[in-house]
Amino acid sequence: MNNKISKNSIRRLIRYRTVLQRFQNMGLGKVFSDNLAEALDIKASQVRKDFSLFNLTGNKRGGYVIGDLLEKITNIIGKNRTYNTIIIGAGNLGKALLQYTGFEKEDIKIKAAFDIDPAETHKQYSTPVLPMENLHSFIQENDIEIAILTTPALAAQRVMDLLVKANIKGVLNFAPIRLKAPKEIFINNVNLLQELENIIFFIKEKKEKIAVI
Amino acid sequence: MNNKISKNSIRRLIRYRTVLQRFQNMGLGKVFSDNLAEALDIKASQVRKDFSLFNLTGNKRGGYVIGDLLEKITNIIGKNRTYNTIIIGAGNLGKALLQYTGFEKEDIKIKAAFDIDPAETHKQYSTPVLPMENLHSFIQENDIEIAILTTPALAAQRVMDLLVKANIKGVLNFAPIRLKAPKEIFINNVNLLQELENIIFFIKEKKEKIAVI
DNA sequence: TAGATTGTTAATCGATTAACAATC
DNA sequence: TAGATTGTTAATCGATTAACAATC
Repeated sequence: MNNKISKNSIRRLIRYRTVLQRFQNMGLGKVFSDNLAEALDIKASQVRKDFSLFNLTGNKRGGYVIGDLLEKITNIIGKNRTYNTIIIGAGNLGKALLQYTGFEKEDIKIKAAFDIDPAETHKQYSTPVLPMENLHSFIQENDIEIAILTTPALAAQRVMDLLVKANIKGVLNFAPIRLKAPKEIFINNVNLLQELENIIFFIKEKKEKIAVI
Repeated sequence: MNNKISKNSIRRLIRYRTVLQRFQNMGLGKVFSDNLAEALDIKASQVRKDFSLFNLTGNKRGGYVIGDLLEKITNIIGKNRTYNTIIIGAGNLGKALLQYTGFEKEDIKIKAAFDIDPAETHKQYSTPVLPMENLHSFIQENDIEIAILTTPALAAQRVMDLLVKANIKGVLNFAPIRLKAPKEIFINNVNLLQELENIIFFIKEKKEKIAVI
């Protein structure tokens, strides 16, 4: 991997895998860059460019062997082992993610949730909801690498600081705030309100265009 | 607006507004492109470039008046009226969003949720959970412009087809599948598993680098 | 062999950044 | 006035796409 790899090519790599798995389930054995391009709505040359970036090779004229591709991509993205995660903030979103089953089969294990509210920590779920005091030791003792942050914005930075101290490696942040952290820690932000506002802009835009024409 | 506006500048515009609101709450009246740049972790020239794209003007030497800026941005993004939305799929995520209070104050109203499961539709929430049969008429009668899709992947395209027939304008899609729809309908995809996998790639990457050094 | 597809290099496109004249 | 900041143009950077030689 001598070339610079952009965030976008990683995102696409993850999507290639999803599509390839679907193809494999459909009983296919091979694909051409064409097929993948169509599935992701991009150009075939983009697919080949990405593949060459990651040293994913095929056969001239014969396309790519799906099984091989999947194995290599999984090696690159890193899903041949389990990743332990925790959720911080057992509000609506936190609890929803706690019950979400889509992560399990991908070897992402949610080991616990944390909340300041004792009312939450006293209830019994299949995954424990623990008080914040236990956060540091739990991360240490259970090999937690990733934290999912679903606290209110106001609490988020404070929690982030605790996570930094506990040597977390990555954070999926749902709190609508930019977190400050050392750059070794990878932070991925998801802002649902912003995504909705994005839609609003585009459906509003349309209206204006119609008005103008 | 003669220049082409990219999706990224819209995203930034939304973030400018969030930051400006915070500044305003702190009692500030003016900002410089510098301040905004720092808050968003971008360059000041990027801020000024974006502003010029949207005809947001300031005063040479005096910076920008926060109040004016907020008013203009809100006009552009379109949040001086209510946007009616529905949630389709009353699973964990759907129910979490139903109870999420962050949208209300931004004039995004969730009018109902829909589910095929009668068990769900019989329960009583503050927002009604209705059977899928009512979808079409509900959209028509309640001026629904945006749908939030939280069904399993398998059902998502079928639901999308119903939404297209009912003339929905925008969709926030949580189902891990690319939806097919006429291009007038704006679709915004959120894939939580993909966001987690993204983190995994980067924390794994790091490990390898350390091994190499 | 002829035709099709990869892998890579070069061209294009778009987005970010720097630079600076205008001006408050 | 001198200094600071905007608004815009030009330069740079990076990502996508086209083109095509290699080859199965």
